[in-house]
Amino acid sequence: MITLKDLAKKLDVSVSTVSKALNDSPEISEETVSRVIALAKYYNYTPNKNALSLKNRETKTIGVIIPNILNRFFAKVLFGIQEEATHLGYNIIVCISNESIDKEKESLQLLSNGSVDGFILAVSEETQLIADHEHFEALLKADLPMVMFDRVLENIHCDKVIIDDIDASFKAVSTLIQKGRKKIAFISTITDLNVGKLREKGYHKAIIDTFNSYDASLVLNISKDHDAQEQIRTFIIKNKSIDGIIAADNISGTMAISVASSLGISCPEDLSVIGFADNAISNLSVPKLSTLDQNAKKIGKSALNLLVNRIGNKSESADYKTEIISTEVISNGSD
Amino acid sequence: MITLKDLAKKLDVSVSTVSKALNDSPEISEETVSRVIALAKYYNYTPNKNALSLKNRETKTIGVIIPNILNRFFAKVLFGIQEEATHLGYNIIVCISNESIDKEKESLQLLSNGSVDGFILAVSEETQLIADHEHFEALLKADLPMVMFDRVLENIHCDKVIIDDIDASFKAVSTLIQKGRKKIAFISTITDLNVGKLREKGYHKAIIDTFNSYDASLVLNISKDHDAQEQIRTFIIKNKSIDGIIAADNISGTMAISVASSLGISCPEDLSVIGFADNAISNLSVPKLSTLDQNAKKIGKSALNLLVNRIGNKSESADYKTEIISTEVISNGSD
DNA sequence: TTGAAAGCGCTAACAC
DNA sequence: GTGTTAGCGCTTTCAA
Repeated sequence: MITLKDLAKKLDVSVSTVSKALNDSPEISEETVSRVIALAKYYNYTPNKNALSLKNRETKTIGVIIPNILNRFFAKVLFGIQEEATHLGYNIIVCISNESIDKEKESLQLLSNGSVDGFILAVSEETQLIADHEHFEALLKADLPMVMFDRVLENIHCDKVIIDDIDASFKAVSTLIQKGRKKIAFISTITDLNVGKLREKGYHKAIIDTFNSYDASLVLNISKDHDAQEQIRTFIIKNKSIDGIIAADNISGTMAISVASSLGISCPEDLSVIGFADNAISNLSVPKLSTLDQNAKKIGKSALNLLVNRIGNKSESADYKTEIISTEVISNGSD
Repeated sequence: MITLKDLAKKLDVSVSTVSKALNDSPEISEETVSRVIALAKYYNYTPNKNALSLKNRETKTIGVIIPNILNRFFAKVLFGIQEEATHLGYNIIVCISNESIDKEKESLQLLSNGSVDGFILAVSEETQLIADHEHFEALLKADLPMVMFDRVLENIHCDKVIIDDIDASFKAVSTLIQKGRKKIAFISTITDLNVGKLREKGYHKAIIDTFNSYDASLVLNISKDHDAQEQIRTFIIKNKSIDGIIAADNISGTMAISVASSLGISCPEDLSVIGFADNAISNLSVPKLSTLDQNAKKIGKSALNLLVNRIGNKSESADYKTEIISTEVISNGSD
């Protein structure tokens, strides 16, 4: 890497002159400026990032902690974050907590040493389960701003971006009810997660509101320890009369369509299905899965914007915001 | 952030004493060491990353450039990279080129300013198409090591990690032939990519080797501009007699099974399908898609190890290696 | 118009 | 055993 010093020596001027010339300070003569710029361009000079960070006490880098990059939703959020970050001149450092609280703590710790100006994260499944928040509080105490998305913690005070999960699944159920569906099931691989619970709540509310009764046996909690397809198949066979399914996660809806089809049940004639999935996955079944688009990319962009604003006015303790991203049913053929 | 200086002041010793104590230099008395360590722990001191990077001329950070994070294969590679990086004490900065050469150049440029010690990347689709390599050569000239994976460039001299795509699809076709399949099609959404071409080559070779003839109309090039399902459906209807399909990418295999099923063609009785997919996607169809596992995580780990080794002995120009990760057919029910 | 010097946080060679 | 000093690359105040 070429440095200011190198340029200065070659031009036989001082380091500060070069620095000023490159930051077009009015102090420097036009002639010198153009000489400096020419040489800098020639050697493809760019200021050393670490020196800048050290000097300016800001890194223009955001730490992002994602529970699971193989989950399309998170991958899409990451995509949104990255796009917006580039747009605003930030880099992102990505850590994957792999749903482990220890890894989450470790990543936070590791990046809190001046590597980043702030964090964007969704808490790990384990963190939600055991409700241990110390590491987040430590972060805020150290004056490092943070934005939580999707999986957020109620008692941590920071900016947040979520979708209204209750409302979303309420809408999904309503859509099916409008189509005359009477026996609507709810299937989920994420009952442990907060979002999973909220989606179930929305389902519950819509069912109760409409039918004044609720059949708990129409809720299938798909265990991770066994084959998901098999569990869905057993469930459908046992509940032959169901005519609608809401899938709380991003894979079981597609599976349900495929399984139903293999059992001679046709969608959407005999069975309507709506899932919290995105179009790449919804396209894999015939018919295509109708979805609740979670606007993952938008969530990422919002989170990044909130964070950058927060970094901009750390001192002003503007009240923390919670942005709610709206969700609509996208009809692709299975509802 | 608490600094050495802060600690020094509080302890009424010099900065260098604190530094030495924390790096357990034998020069410092046991008593001082323990006082320093105690206070450092109390204030949760960690050395400033930027200062260290500046001083040591190494960042312990790797730049990773991924064409598309929504592609499960790349997401999985990233996962492998991250896991191994954590293991070896490195962070990763992730950029997404979004298949654009300009974004790729920009990311490279942006991180070449002392932000990272080296790069791991798969080149963008556009880069492969227009074969512009200058930015990579500039990188190597600047003495920044780089490892390419999956999508690699032949004429760039650096370490590489690939799978033997020709061999993989050859194996897939052979598997189907062994099962008595006579009319095997090849479908692909990635004909523009090198890996797509190699996979087609392997298919071609296996067909020629066995049947001594080749029917180009059995190759379906799925266009991104139109609905993929529709193209597959039209293709299957037009070629009713095909009894096997090799899918070159990670979605069209699953789609093919769903489409076939909707047409009353049952897999694997009437039609065998094998795809370059991973198990999360292969699980979505009934029957589950048999796959060629690309060992994405392993690719990531290998890439990281190669890079870290290269960083370790930059000077020694050990010959560049190309690691070839092997691939096997995993039978899930559709072959 | 230019340059010298200090300082961001850290380490290490060299005094004391 | 502890402290002083210089320097990593950069910006910025102050002096010339």
